[in-house]
Amino acid sequence: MSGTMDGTKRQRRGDTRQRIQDVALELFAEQGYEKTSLREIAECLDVTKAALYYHFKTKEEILVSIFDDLTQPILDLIEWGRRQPHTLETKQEIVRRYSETLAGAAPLFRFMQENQATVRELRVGETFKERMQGLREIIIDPHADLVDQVRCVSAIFTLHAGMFFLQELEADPEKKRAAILEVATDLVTQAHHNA
Amino acid sequence: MSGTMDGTKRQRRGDTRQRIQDVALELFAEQGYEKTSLREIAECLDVTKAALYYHFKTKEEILVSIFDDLTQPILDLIEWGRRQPHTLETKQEIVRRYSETLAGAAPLFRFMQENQATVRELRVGETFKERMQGLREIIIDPHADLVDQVRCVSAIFTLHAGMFFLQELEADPEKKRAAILEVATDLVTQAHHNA
Amino acid sequence: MSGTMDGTKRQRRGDTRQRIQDVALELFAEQGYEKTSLREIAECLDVTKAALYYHFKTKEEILVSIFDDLTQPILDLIEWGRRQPHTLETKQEIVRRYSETLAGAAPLFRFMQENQATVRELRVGETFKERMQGLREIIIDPHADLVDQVRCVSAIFTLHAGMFFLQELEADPEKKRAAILEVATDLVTQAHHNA
Amino acid sequence: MSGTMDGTKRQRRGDTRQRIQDVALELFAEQGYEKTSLREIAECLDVTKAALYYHFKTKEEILVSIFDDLTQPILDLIEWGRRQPHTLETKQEIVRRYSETLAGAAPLFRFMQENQATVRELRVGETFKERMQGLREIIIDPHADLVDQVRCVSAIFTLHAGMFFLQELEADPEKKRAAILEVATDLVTQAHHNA
DNA sequence: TATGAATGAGGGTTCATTCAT
DNA sequence: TATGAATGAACCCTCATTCAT
Repeated sequence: MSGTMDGTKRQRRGDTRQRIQDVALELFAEQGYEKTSLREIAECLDVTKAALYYHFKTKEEILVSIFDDLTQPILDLIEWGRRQPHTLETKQEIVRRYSETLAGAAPLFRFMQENQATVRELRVGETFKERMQGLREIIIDPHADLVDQVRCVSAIFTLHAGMFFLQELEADPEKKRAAILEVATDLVTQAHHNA
Repeated sequence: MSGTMDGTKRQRRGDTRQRIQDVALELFAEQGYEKTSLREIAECLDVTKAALYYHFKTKEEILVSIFDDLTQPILDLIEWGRRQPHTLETKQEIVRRYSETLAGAAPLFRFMQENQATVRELRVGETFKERMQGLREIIIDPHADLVDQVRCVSAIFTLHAGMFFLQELEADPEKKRAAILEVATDLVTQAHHNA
Repeated sequence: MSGTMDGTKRQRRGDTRQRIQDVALELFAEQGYEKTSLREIAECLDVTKAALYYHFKTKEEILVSIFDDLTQPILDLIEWGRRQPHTLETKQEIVRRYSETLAGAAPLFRFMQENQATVRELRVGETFKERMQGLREIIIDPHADLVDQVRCVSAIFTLHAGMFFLQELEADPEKKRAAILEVATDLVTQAHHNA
Repeated sequence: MSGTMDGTKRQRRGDTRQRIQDVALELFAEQGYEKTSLREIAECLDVTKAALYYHFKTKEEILVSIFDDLTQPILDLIEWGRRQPHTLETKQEIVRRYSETLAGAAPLFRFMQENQATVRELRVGETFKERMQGLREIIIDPHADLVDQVRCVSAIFTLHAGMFFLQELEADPEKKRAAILEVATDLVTQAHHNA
């Protein structure tokens, strides 16, 4: 994932590039993209700002690299989805897998969710939109009733929202994830049955 | 330097405060809070930055004033909801009214949605969270099954997301609004029936 | 909104000018000239900034007017001193009177002492310097030994500093004033006897 | 006016921090703290304002750093004084050494003297007050007569005032310094003998 | 006698970015 | 691989002052 040139010994003490990504994502998610300065990131890592520029061309590129690394699973999921028959089981599986992807990169998705205005003017914004469009295509039947199309989109956003908005609901996190997944699955199931 | 001599825009008299709010909301919604500078707002209004400070103490206060003005209906709705019996009809009516409120102040809610990271550190963030908590209280039955609680939150979030995220779905806006409302209503209805 | 309509507090009528001076001096002495804004003064008085400009042409003029009002006694003292014989008794009386003058306008002198850098570029700075020069002339014998000249200046400065710097010495204020006066008197006395 | 082409000032390499302090102190002393803007300091050095922020976190920190550097001798003097017996000779030596310290950092002390109102709200204000308190403790006998205590304080302030207030007295600077020192020494001597 | 509304200049501060070393 | 030093643009905000009403 990190050292792309030779796969042998590239992750010894001081894989700075990776550490930058980690800290940056943490801060981006916590405080937002704009409010997180390169100075802050550098200080967290105990390096100078200039060091960041050795590893990344711009602030935006740090974000892009994180995004690209962490959203690969979505790309895979979409590609997989496209090759499947449009059955109910497929859609349910997509929902399940997407739920897992979200859980696996929660900070990034939280970040994307909470910084939409910012991200919209960034390259990742456009890319993310495309990904979501791809997701919609494999889950929505374009000939279905409008209401059912909305159900599918709602399913996706329920998963999203579930990650962050539902933290106020106090309950066992695992049970919550299961409940969210159930509601989302329910929505695509209803949408499918009406067809 | 600007148009001080031509008498074309002479109906602005004492409405500057309102005009600041209007322009600010528009820009905040379009570009985000951080990316919108007071210089920009001032330029749009053809006044100086200092003029803004005659009407508002800080940049944040501009946002607060907009927020307070436009979210009053939510407060009213919550108060109304608290006094109603917890019937299905009540919940459906709440969803319907909330949908209307959202439509009536779409730019603000879009802004809140898209600038969560920023807004979280602002006073409006806290206030908004409280409002949402109030909404949840009148729509969620705390003794209900967890899945049904998630359904209700999903309903609210569907309304929110629907306002902005569904712009990709091409269809008549009115029909879309109706479809969204139907899905949200459906969700609270299912939640209620399981009880 | 501010309680201007109820006629209960009618003794402030036409005394606004005086009230501005009072508040201004208090704030100038407390926070310094630069740190005290006209906005602050206006707010303390519950009037608008523009009102200040009805009574005074500039911020500086507020200070000038205060200064002129309160330092008249020094002018009188100097004029009196010029007409007296240069005896020891005269000098001692000058010290005594000056001490009284200082006590009678303590906030202003504290202000002048603590804002020398600022005041130097203001009109009052020049005026004050002239006054001090006048004082020196009636208390210092230009033909005296340099050390004795220094003694006289030291006497004056002891009176000044005593007003404010000696607040750390804990003692009865009246006794402190008496002690300060005694030291100052002593200094001019020594200076005189050496002649 | 800016002289960027002539190669005269090519020895500045890594000494920027020091140069900032030098110029800042000069301007602070000349015009006062508030009236001296960072823009002005930067222009004098032919760098940008932002460059100042590379070396110092805030405007106040520039002052603090200057203060800390230049008042170290006072700290040393106090420490020395504490370890000496409270004899007349010690006190006289303290006065002598303090006089030297003042002469060695005249611009700073002039600044402190003339910007008391400003400095009072700054960190250096508090620190300076503590230093002066320390000085008082080693020169004043707390059981002495109040008048004699005042004499000692007066001695200190005579030294201070001498640096700046006595510039009007026209005489050879060296002689003036000697005269001032004599008056101050005299004061502590008198105070001591009365005990 | 005041006020409401506005201005122009300037304040300190922060930022992403650059580049020689 | 990094750092030290610096920049230019922009930021939010405050100020004394003005003037029509």
